[in-house]
Amino acid sequence: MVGKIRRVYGDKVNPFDKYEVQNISLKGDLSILSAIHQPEEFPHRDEQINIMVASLSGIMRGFSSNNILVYGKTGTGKTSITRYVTGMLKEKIGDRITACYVNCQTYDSPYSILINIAKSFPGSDNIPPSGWTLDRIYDELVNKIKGSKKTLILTLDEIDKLVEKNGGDSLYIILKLMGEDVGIGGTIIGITNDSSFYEKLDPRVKSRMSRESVMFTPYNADQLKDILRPRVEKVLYKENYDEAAIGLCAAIGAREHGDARKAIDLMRISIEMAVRESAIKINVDHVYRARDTMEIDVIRETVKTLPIHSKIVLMAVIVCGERHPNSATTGEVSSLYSDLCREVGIQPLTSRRVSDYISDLEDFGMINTTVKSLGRYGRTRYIRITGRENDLKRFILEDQELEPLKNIKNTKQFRLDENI
DNA sequence: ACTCCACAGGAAAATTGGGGTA
DNA sequence: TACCCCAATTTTCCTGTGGAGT
Repeated sequence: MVGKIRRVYGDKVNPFDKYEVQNISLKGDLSILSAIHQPEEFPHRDEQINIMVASLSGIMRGFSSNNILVYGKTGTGKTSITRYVTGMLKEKIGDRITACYVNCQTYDSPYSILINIAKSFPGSDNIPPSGWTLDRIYDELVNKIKGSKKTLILTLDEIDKLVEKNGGDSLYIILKLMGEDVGIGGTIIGITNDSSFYEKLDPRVKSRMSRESVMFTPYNADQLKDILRPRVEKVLYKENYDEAAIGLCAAIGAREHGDARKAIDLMRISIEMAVRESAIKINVDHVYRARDTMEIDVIRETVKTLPIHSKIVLMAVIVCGERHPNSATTGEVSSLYSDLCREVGIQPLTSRRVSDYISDLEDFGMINTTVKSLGRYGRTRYIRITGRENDLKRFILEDQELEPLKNIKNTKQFRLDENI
């Protein structure tokens, strides 16, 4: 039992005591256990670091380097280690290189990527976020890179997103920029979790993409423990946590394709939870409960960031499911969607678009669909919610614009009902 | 064997909206 | 102000399709 001090004034307990004495006291900043934290050490990643360093080392001697493709699932340290390696190179020869990082999930058009690269160079405030022609930005950027006389090291995180969209044009333009047009020759570090990324490339892109591959294999539970332990030791005193809690975080992370981020987040949330509850020690129970809140938070965040039409489509799927289990088809969802739109005063989109939104929701893992042929009665998708209907509904209704849908079940007759 | 439903999903056209230039 | 360029989104148009009904 850790120093639980109780000050007694006469025979009374002061109600403020529990805020004065915290049962778990933090030794270090909790942000050490967050995704943003950049550690100094990377256990079990020496091999990957060595390959990347060796590949980039040519730049130190004035040669151009091969491009690097970094493969690995989420939470295997791809981004952190790439940042670390480029950071170290910058420390060494910062006067000769410009390092630029672009996340292609956020910036996936040729235009927005070029602008982001340009921003790494001084005097780029005059470039507007849109409006210029692609050629103009391109030329401006070529001038900037040439003018700087530095080698550009461009990290493209989630580079696979560039192939899915615009048919790979973005990547082609960037390769062209990095290759012949700049003269000095830059290096691209592409990060992806899609192991077949290179195979999917357009031949004209492939031929330009000389590369070195670095694989980030998933961490196993023991390795995750090695990653977690030093961080936990920086944040907590030994007497404030069960070793088993670390083990469980590591085990859960390992089960999720060796995801260190998950393990670390889990530990942080467990600590936050324990502190809030004025617990004495972090134990496995905190971890289990932290896992549940995490899962629900992910869902909430996903729903929150959905476009409004997508939310309405999702709502239509849920309501269809409630009324007729197993029978929600594209047509039913689509017509209920239109009704719901009218209810909230939004112009509905065409059913073609709704169909795409349904596919998107399936990609997010919120719904399942199976294409079924009903012979004479056509061909359609059966749509089912993957679970947690009530949570989803609650999160959708958090959108103020959709408030009129709160009582949808008992206020209005929808076309769907009339058909039955 | 043939028809035909109710869509799936690709391709292209149209619209929208940010920003520029004269 | 009118008009142009560009990217993203949405609509329009289209072809394809598995299998119950005939």
